[in-house]
Amino acid sequence: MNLELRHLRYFVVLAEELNFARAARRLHMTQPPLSQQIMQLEDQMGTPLFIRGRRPLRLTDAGSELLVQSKRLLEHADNVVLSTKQAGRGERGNLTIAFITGSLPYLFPAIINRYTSKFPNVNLNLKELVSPFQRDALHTGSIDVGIMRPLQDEPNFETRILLKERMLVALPANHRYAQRQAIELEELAQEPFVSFDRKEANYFDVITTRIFGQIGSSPKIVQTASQMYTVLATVAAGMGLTFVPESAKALSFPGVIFREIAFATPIYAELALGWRRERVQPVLTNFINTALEVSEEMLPITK
Amino acid sequence: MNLELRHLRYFVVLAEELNFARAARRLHMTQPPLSQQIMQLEDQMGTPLFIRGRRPLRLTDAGSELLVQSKRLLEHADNVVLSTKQAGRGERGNLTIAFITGSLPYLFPAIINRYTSKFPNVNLNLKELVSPFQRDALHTGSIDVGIMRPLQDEPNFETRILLKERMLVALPANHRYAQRQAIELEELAQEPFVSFDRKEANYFDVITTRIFGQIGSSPKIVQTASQMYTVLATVAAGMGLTFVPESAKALSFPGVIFREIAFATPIYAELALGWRRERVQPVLTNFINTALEVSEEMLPITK
DNA sequence: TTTCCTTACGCCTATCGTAAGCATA
DNA sequence: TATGCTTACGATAGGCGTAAGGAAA
Repeated sequence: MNLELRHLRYFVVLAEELNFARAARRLHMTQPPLSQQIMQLEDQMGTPLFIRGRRPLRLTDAGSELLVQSKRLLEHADNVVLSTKQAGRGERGNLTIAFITGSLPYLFPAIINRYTSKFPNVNLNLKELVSPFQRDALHTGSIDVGIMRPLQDEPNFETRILLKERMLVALPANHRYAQRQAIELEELAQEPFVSFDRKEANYFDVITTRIFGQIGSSPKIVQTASQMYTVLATVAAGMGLTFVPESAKALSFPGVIFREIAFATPIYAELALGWRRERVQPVLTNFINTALEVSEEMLPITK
Repeated sequence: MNLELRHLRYFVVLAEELNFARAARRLHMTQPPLSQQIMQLEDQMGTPLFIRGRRPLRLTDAGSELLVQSKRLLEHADNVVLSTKQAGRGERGNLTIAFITGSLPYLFPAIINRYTSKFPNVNLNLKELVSPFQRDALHTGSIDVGIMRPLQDEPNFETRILLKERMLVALPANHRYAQRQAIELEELAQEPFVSFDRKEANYFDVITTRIFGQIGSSPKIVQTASQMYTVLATVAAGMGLTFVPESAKALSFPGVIFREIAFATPIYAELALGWRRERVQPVLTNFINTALEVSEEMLPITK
């Protein structure tokens, strides 16, 4: 025979009523089984909990101690149930989220703000990571979800596009095209270009190639770098031009200006949400839905 | 169907093993009933706790949450049992103890030291009270036990003598008998006496009367007071003599000296332990036994 | 095929209800 | 006598074991 919560539930009611009949009534049962359960409990505790014989019924010292403790324990048990239910609904738990620098100006804070206000009891762990590293981190499980540049389809991953941004060209403020509203692609083909490192920022390297592909040309790459700030600094130094997504304007690097490109077919930089299909659990589901919700609201603005 | 500790005990083992068969073996049962109990638990929580199908078994987010919480709750439950058992053995709880000033020099600290070292988890509440007030406090239940002058037998009280002290006579340092080792009772009968208030320190008033009763005389009371210090101060001021128990020497009031009395039959002042018979519970029993133990050890010294 | 969990079904323990006994006020 | 708890005993629900079914590796 083992201690069960039932014993304590019965005991607390009896300790409050100090009358087996009334307590049994409150518990929707009859006196004798209540007596038995209390005797079992006393057996467990190795000491009487009530002083019988003399009426009215009274708690022993051990009984008083157990009354206080039982109330606490039952409350604790209620909280355990509550927490688990919340975890089941994705309202409580932990979530490790990675993001790329490019999501920082608008998308990332918008999603995080919305999510934390809807799910304040989820602990967030935020990590800034470039997209290829996010893919690895998803594999090893060190992050649950990432805001990244789109992945070429991996079988275990699920991705959804959150945001499309027009590509702009970034050029030094003193460049000879600086006064133009928009610049023709053919003209840009003559200019030296700074591009992104193929390993750590593969995406923009590919985009740059795709943009020039429209006119059957390719960029004259004079330099590569992996971080947006480094690339812009190189542009400011007059070493070349580069293509950047519209949100890069928010970085407002001194000596760098942004101009539209005259496209045949507009090309967009995309921000995506990625996660492992296997790891989908309520907390993650809620985060994904929140991110998609925010994305829905932001798309019209950035188009 | 209600949540019981059994569910959590099973769940924790399963969450550790991540295998129903092994977990069931550890729980000395077979798989199917374990499956059932876990399903009941999942029903209670309103969410799956394990991801089945895919092997090996894995915890859901809610399951991970519940694992942490269950371990805590089960530990809490163990502590509740432990505390209650301790209370049942009188090793934990509360005790309100009253004492008179006269017990302060030796008896009271000896008992308290012994008791607190044997029962460190009992909270003590100490109150200095004159004996008649202790009697009232025992009646109302505002104290559990008192170290007092003996009570005339009250039906609800139990008392045990802890200490017997010889009575001495206190006299001003410049008194004409100051050089004597002992003083005859007949000589004292001529002297003015300071005695104790009948209501608040009834005991010494009675003793004083009893001492002079031995020679068929009675004291010339010139003044009364209720506290030992006040009486000694009055003696120091030369207003009269008084009878005090031997332990009063420890108070060493300036200008007051103590001398033996030549008795026909020695008369002792007694210190007793008093408590209500009805209220005897393990904590009190342990205290009484400790007090009697200390008393046994002290009696030879003070005799 | 092997491993592992669930479903199905019967046993049996242990909780609960009814009725009688016994102690206190 | 009335009230209140325990003891005695029969009913029954629910936990557990055995055996079979079905899904994953």
